[in-house]
Amino acid sequence: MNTLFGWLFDVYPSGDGMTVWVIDPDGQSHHLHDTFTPTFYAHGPRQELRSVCQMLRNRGAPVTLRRTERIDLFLDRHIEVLEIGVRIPDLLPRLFRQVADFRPNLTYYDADISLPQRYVLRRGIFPLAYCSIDRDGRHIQRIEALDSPWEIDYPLPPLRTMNLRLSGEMQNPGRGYRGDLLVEIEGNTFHFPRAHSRRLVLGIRHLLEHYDPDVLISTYGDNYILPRLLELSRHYGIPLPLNRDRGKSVLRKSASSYSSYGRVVFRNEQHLLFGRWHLDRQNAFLANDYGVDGILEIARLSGLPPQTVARVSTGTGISAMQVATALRRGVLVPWQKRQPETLKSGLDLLVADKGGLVYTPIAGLHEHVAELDFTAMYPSIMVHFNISPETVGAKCCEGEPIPELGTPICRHRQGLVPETLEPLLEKRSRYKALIRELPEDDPRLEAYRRRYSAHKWLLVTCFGYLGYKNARFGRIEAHEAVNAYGREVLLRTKEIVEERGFRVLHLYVDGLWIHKPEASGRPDYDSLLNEIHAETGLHIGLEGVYRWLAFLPSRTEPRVAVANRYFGAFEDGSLKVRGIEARRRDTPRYIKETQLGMLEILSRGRDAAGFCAALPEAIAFARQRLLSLQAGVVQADQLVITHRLSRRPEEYTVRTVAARVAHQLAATGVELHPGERMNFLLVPGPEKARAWELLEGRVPYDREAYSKLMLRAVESILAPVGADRSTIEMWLLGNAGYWGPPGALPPPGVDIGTPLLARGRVPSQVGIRAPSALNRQWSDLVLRREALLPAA
DNA sequence: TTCAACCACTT
DNA sequence: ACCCTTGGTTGAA
Repeated sequence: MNTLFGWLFDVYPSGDGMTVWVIDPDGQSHHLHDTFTPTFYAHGPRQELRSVCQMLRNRGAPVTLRRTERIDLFLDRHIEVLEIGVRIPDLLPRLFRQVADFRPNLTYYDADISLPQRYVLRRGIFPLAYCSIDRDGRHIQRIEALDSPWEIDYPLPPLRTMNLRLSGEMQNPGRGYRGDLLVEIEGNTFHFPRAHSRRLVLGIRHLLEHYDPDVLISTYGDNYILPRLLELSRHYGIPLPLNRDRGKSVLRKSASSYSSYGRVVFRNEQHLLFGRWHLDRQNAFLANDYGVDGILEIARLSGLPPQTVARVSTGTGISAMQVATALRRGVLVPWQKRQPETLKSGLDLLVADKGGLVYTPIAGLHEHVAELDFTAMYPSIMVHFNISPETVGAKCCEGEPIPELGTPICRHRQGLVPETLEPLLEKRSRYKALIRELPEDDPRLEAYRRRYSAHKWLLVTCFGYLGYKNARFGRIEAHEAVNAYGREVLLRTKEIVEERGFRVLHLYVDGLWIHKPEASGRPDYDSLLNEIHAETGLHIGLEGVYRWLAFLPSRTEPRVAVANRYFGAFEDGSLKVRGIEARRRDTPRYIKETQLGMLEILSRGRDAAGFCAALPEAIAFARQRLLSLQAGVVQADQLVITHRLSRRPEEYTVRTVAARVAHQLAATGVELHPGERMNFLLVPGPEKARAWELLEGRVPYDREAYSKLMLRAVESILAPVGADRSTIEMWLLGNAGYWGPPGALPPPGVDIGTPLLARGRVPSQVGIRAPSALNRQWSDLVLRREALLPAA
């Protein structure tokens, strides 16, 4: 027997336990095995439990049965359960299915927790933990983590990475594009022409054997490169060691579409490896945002394997962290039934729809404005007020009444959700402090930023999860409690800033925009923030002070501003832009750049007067861009529009542009799935739009349609000075007379619009269009459910 | 011309 | 494997 030190790399079931891969500090991989018997539990009448035992014994199932007691989270006490241990872990899902079908009325626990996660939790280890392992040959006698998931600056194993991609432009091979295969490893690039497919398989085999990479990072590996390699390998009868574990074949999972964050997401088919990871950049959830650093951080925190983390939403990560808390406490984890979300009745909607606090902002251009944001407001509320499915309405103690609702919250024991979130919030704030302190050239900075971003997404989803019917630890009352506290905290904060002589221009769920005239000097924001923290118990930060800031009017009701369309320039000249065309994914690049270009010019203005002074230059810039657009000389790739399909092409009832393009592609044999993105160009004539993949040669674009889009984008920027559509058309298209010759700037000092600033408060009796679902009353305080985005 | 249904998007 | 609203377009009345 000897002791091995190394990082936990991969875990999956095999035989009477788990295969465990460890990478040592020299980069050497070790293939080990650990005996492991996962368990699940059934609760109910003894008679029925006895018949389950009998059924399992009769079938000769490899199980260990015993009666025991476990804690039920919601009852807060031990209950009697039947423990079913499965000696061949891989059989657990199938055995559970048999038992649940046999006695569907029993209550089941711990039945659907992924096996790798159960194993690491049982052993007190986690993916990428640095471990000490006593082993006897391949067999693990003892494994122990020398590292903690809460470590900030942890060493990671020296991983050998092989990159796989196709030559040529980045095009989806699922749409018919085919290229040569390019493989990069340790600084060498190998080019495999697609015509020589046998040589390709032999070449890849050689590279896998020679370099023995730990990770394959691909672009379109899940839906094209790996399946194609496997197909060629079968065709030529040349085995391809994609797996490090030669006893396993590559695991294929089918493509699917699902709803997440209010929209449909398409997840392509997956190809997962054993003893090696395959990560596909094109088939990853938010990986562009937090990258491999973020994936490894979530794997360490949640116990889920990195190959899984890369492909699932962060909601799965936070859910796994809650499961981990439960297992550590010895609390039963309820089996998560997959009930379809039922349609809510009108009344239910009215009750559930009282969400975050949103103020209708004061429209127009403002100066001397500061923005204050609560950091990670909703998760902080859950921790600070102990909100969890089992603490809301608990009868174990007198409890603390929730504002507005009155329901008591248990104060004598920490809830499961707060217990899960507290260390995460703490870790995130430590990274935040480090990111601020470290010099820009510090090599650790990039990884810290990405881990910080991964935490952000974990925290964002935890609130939605509380109100999600299918969540294991979800409960609508807890969700509403968070909202109630959120509104309370924001209103209290509003009072505090108003007592200090500020005027609140806008409130939005977790942020406030406050104004104080210049005459009183620069306000002491630090002491204000401290006072708010002391009063509310939550941390609030200064997002920045604006040179100028514009809240935009509604397009349908121009007298009223809308809550989430605004832009402004901070004191350092940086811009904050929300809700306008430049932020939308379906805005063509040319129009996005026009809008941002105008804002960049305007951001040089030091205050509202500076904004107005910069307007002629911004207008001239937009005018020149519009003239190029109308002359037809803009490159088509600058005008590509992207849309995400929400349904299958044949399911569209309205012939929208996107539906037309989807039909075009479908007609050429391209299979499109809900959630997939499509690129197209607007073209003149009855065709209206053509798919990007079907454009050949120089195709003219629809100048009129694009001009309309451009004018609308310019209108958003100029609306704060009261410019209407006809004025803007005159400025941008008028060819003579207004300011002189075409393209001429207005002379300095010319009044080109009245800033709405002077008009003051918008009358609060002006109606905004009522929400379509319900005819709700509205006042200057509009109550609405909103997801929280902790400050980045 | 009006308006409801539909669709995609944002935070 | 997350909640919902707003704004714009389409096509029938």
